[in-house]
Amino acid sequence: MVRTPCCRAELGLKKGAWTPEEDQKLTSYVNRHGEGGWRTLPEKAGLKRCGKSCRLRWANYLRPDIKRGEFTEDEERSIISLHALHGNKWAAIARGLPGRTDNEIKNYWNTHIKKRLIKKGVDPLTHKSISANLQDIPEKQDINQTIIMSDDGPDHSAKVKKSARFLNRVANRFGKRINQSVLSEIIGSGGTHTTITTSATVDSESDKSASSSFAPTSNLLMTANGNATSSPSAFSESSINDRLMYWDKEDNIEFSTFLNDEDFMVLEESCAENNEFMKELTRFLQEDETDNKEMMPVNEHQDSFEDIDNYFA
DNA sequence: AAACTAGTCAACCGCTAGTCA
DNA sequence: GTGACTAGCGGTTGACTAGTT
Repeated sequence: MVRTPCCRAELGLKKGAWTPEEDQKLTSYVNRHGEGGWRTLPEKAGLKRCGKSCRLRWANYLRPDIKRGEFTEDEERSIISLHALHGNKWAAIARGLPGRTDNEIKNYWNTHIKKRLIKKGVDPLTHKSISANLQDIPEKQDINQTIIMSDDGPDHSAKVKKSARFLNRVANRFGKRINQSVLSEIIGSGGTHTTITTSATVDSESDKSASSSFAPTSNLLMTANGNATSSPSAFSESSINDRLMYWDKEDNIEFSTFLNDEDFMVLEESCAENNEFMKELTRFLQEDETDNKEMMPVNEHQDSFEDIDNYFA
């Protein structure tokens, strides 16, 4: 397939830094006509730029909803958590940080976070301790492998471990059915400096799917003192901001019915604002309750992990 | 003061996927 | 089914700046 080049230098198209005049032209054109039609936009707007360049300039710099300035600690934690899940999928990471562009996040990762992680002895690629990487690591991680890195004291560490254990149970139980975005929300909230590796549960297909019921927009995190923090998210309208007492309006299900006290506490701390996830989890737990199936310990699920691996292979 | 080096980040490049005629 | 086109993505480049020698 032969493509006409987008940017033809012979047409005298300008490259390099944008001038304020060019910005003004582009902004007023997009404000009048909306985004899109980038190929024909430069000519209509009186710009000697290629459409691609205009789109990037708008998307990364001129868009009114772009948040500029220093990244906050919360944002940085979000980036690390999301990078642990998505890798170098900067656009996916950017979706979890409203107002930040993929380009900005990518730059910030490469110039700040990466170095800081290395300094702390954490491999920025694997999010594991560099010393751990030197040991014999199996090629394929199983779902049970939970990497905990916490410097908030033994109490927090224990809490995180407990949380991680429960989340792994959730992942274990629902790995095949639950959307990765939803799981990412919870795993991302696992605690400060915590990475939970759940490779077998990653539903990459559903993550890509535009028809996904859950958008990876929530930015739920645990702060250093264990309190949940959240940026504006799709779940912000939730009526359960402070405590985990989810009642489904139609089915009248009390969420706590399905969990023992310990798990209920852990879940409450981990996903206090994630209404959509709780709805989903409630549904699954109710199914399981109906089926009267006994929950197997995580380490007895190796076969199903293999199935999941095969499923997503 | 000049030359050099390292860090930062906006912009570009090459590619893929999706859409439409 | 094919080709043209658009939009979006991740990796890379290079201009600029600040710090160091």
